[in-house]
Amino acid sequence: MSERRRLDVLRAIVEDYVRTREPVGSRILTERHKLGVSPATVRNDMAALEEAGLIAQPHTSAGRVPTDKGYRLFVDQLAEVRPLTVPQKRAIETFLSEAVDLDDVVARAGRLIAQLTGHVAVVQYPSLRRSGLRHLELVPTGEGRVLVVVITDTGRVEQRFLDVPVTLDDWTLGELRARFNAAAAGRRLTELGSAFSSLADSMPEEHRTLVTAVAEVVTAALGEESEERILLTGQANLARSGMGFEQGLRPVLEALEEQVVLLGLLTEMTDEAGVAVSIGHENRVAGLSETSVVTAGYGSSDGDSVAILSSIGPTRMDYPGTIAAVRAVARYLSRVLPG
Amino acid sequence: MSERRRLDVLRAIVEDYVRTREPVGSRILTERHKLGVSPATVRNDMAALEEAGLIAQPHTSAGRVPTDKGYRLFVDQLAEVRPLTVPQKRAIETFLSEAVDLDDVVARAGRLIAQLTGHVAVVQYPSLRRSGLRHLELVPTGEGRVLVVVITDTGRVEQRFLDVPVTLDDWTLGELRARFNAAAAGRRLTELGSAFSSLADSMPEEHRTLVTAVAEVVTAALGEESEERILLTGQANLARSGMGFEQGLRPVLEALEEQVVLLGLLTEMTDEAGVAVSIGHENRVAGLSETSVVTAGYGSSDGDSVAILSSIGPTRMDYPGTIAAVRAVARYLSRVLPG
DNA sequence: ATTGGCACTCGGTCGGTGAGAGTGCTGGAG
DNA sequence: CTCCAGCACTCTCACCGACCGAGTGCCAAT
Repeated sequence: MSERRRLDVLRAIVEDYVRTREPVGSRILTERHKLGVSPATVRNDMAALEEAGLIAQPHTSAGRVPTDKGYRLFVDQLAEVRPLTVPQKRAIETFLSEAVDLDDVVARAGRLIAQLTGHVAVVQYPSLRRSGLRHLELVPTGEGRVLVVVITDTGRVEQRFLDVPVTLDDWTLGELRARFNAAAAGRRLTELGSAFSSLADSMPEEHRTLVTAVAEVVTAALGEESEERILLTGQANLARSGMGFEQGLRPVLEALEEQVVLLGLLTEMTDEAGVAVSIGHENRVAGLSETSVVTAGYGSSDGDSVAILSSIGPTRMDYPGTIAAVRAVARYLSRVLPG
Repeated sequence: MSERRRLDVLRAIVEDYVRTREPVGSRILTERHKLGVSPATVRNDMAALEEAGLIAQPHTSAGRVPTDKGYRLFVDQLAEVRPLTVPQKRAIETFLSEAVDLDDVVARAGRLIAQLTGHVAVVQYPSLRRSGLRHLELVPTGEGRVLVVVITDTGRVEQRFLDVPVTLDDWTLGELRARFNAAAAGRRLTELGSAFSSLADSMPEEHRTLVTAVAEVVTAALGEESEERILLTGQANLARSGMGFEQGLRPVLEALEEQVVLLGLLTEMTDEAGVAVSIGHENRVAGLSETSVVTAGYGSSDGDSVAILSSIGPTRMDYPGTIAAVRAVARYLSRVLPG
């Protein structure tokens, strides 16, 4: 009983099941895949695969279906990378480069993933924590209020209102703005706290409180969990391919709306620079136990990613295709991102 | 045959059907609603209502179900306003006031609508066209590029990159910034074009092209359809109450993802200051023929709205409750919005 | 090790039946 | 003229039993 062929059988089962959405039996298997052996032989292999927990049969007299473990083996060892076609790559490139600002980039990336993979797309906005500061702006709004605008080098813009005790004239504000930007130039946002506190020390008494207040606002904005924003697209795809969910769409849709949990999952599973796949019950989130998540980091071209993008679909998905699409979009996204 | 009672019967049918999700027959009707007449009499009324196209029966031997037309009559004449409870109002108020910026306000409003109504929430970001300018910012990014940041009085921030032929020093940039803001102060964004072109005339030759370029960027940003952004939340609610869709969730989810079409529908149906309801086939969008849309404008407290918020659920929805929730959120939203 | 043959299991489908719900109609009472 | 009780009729749904086919596991033969 050759070990080699057993894996071929597993691959054939996965590919067939992904395509037809129906449990696959020994006869069909030998007909559609040139295995060179008879159904009976395949049955022996299938029994072994089932023994190993890689496939299962829904009913006594139905064909076999891959288990999560089976998909895992398939993804890790059996799947052949299937690069995108040239036109596809070009389409991604042009579509992304037409974006007018960061929101647009993220939205377009989501659309691309949703369309290419046929699943739900999740795109995290570039994380504030891992971004650098491009510019800090103070805008007077009268009534002793100042609008603090933070622009990151990934193009993200955050704004906060700030109540200041004194009314500031334009000149002073301009001066402060210049100092802030000088102090912060090129630093990571997380380093800003210390930079600003040393700045405060060098300021005249009257403005010290303002500087401290601004520093607090900025660091507070960073500290908030809520600042990690994500975009969801393509839920309609779930309904399309989704009649296959045993539990129905509800738990999936509900899980997707738990943004904090979802983001936690994505962050946890995304490792260094590659594409990560989490299959079925490997996802700790309850509602996603019938789905697989494919993620990749994106961001600066020098390796360390500033955010995550991913595709979420039924465990019965086209893994090679999905992985290729996610990787491609992540790659071009990193290239297009300002900074 | 009293006209009055016939409407009572319609109301009873609507209320019962909304609650139980099951076609309602004459017997049940007399048991649950004190109509003071016998089932036989109700049957006569029902026959008349069916003749008038207000109700229909799915099968020969099933109870009656309201038609779109029936819901319409119910909403227009029969529904009693049911104001929110005080705790609910207070919850809305505090939840909205905790928002840190515009994105957050919109996100929270969406959550509120989704949770209060149990349907899908759609919130349009304050429209650029109808907003005023609070501040225009020019940020140098080196390499002969300038980042143009537009901050509206509704708190929305838009940004565009602009290639400029000359490299600008900080002082010149500050000067330009001051002039722009002086020229634009307090105007509607749509009036900016003329304001800037007259500004360009008064500028020295060397900066005239830059001014024109900035003006173009700003007006271009306004002209884009894509700039009308919307937020969708609560799709999971569709799955919850959504087993009642004859055609399944797919067409609904797909329609919701056609943002341009969806926004067109909302804009079209929203009239002056009140709450508007569009029922079933009244929606021109194909996928929404089994849903009802409840919208309200929100924005400046002086009546003219700057954006739309709405709740989309099955035609079999609790109209009074949904309308009350949408109106309440729109009202508080208008109050909370900066400006 | 592979294969053909065979008995066995079990899910899905089809046709028929009975119960129940709801209706429309008719004729009579207030 | 309005209302109502009774009745015959229709149609859906749930249930039942039988059948068919797909697929399996095992065994003996090559």
